[in-house]
Amino acid sequence: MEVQLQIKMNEKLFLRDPEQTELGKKIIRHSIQLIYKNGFELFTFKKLAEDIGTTEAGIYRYFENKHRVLIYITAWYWGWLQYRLVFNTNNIKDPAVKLKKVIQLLATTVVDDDKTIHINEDLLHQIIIAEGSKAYLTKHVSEDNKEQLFKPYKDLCAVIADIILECNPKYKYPRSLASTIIEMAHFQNFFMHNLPSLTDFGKTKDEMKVVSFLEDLVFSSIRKK
Amino acid sequence: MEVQLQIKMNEKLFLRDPEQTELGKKIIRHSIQLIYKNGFELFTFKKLAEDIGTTEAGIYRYFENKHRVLIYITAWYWGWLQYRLVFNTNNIKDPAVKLKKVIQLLATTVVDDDKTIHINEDLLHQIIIAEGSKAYLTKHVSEDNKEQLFKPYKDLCAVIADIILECNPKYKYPRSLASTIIEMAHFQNFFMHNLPSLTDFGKTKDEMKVVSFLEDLVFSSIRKK
DNA sequence: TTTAGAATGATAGTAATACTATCTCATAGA
DNA sequence: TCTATGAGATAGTATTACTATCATTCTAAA
Repeated sequence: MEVQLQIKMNEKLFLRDPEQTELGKKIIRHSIQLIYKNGFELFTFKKLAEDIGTTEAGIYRYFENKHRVLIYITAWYWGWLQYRLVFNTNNIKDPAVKLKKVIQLLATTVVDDDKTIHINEDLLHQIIIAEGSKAYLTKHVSEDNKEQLFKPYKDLCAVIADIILECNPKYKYPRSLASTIIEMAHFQNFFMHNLPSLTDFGKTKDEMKVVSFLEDLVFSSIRKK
Repeated sequence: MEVQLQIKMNEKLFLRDPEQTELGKKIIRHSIQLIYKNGFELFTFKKLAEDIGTTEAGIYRYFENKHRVLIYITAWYWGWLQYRLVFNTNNIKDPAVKLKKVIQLLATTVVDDDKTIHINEDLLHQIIIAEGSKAYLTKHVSEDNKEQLFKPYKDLCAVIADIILECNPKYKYPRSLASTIIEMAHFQNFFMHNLPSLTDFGKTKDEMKVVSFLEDLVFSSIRKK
């Protein structure tokens, strides 16, 4: 049986739903490839249109601007990650084991998921590491936030915070620790590869060490004192 | 006696040293104001020139592009922070007290320093919070890094890592913990004000709570086990 | 079978951005 | 007095970030 995974996206993210048409799916697929290749700053709708074989105007029918595309694909990623997280921790009783699974899912390389043909999760993971925070580091975060554009990120954070509280109901900073885990899973990876002296993993560039660091950090903090 | 503070900057950051001329100092002062006001994306040399009362071409004599300006002011900030850190922990013997001072300096509001007339440290601090990571989150990090553009950040990280090791010489991740403290001091502040549900401080918006969170995180981790 | 409407393609145009080039002028130091 | 340096003024280009319009194709309902 063939299972197809669909992540339900906030309709305010787009002008026309890219999941509903061939062109729309191409826009997502090629956006991921182009942002991965050139970085978000050099990513333009002109280049994207040429890449796909359509016109700039065609892209603008789906997305207001390139920043919305970035929010779209990051939101998709957080939604997908939460699905994987719930799926993978489904029958785990021990919250500490769950939390370790969370850290591992966040901090290690993603394998392309066949259930989503038009999205390459591996490239997407790399984009989240290098460009993810640009989705919200803008002057218009608050307005974007009012439109619920960051809901998938916040939901994921809430899920992780709940697991933290399961481990220790008295821990005082579950949400901040959750957002710290998420951000550091990506930043330590970025630093390790690009600014290695900001980490202790520069020599080996081994993502399992990021996992170890995060586990040490998290479990030291939430251990009952 | 009047003391003037000068931070020595990497010469590769600029085409002409902005500290050496009146126009140069104006470029720095007004860049900080404009980036603070409009955000880095909407900051252009045209607007900057109009603000100062000079021409675009005049700005280009000092900086290759606006991204270099961002790296310049962030580098300046890290240099200044390290000076403050060393100054403020100068005669503290206990490394744990030192580390608390570090966290406080990183995570609390900056008061404008009279020793640097042309730089408003308070605005600069806000810029670091919202735009700081854009300095290195680019496709050309590695080349920029080879030119040592991020040295002040890395030096600061090394200083903090050393204090961590003073607290516990056996702690395995001093550099990663140091970069985590630096990044989270800023991200938790940003989240608290803009995406409050990612933190536990959304209600009060009290920076002292960020300090408490970071202290708890750090001292749990490095405590000898 | 016709037909409306939705999606796409093709083309054009504009304002702003991110630069580069050149020429002049003031002035400060040798 | 000469000369280098900093700065002002002006012009110009390629690219970016859009908006508008009109023609075409394809499909799903009447």
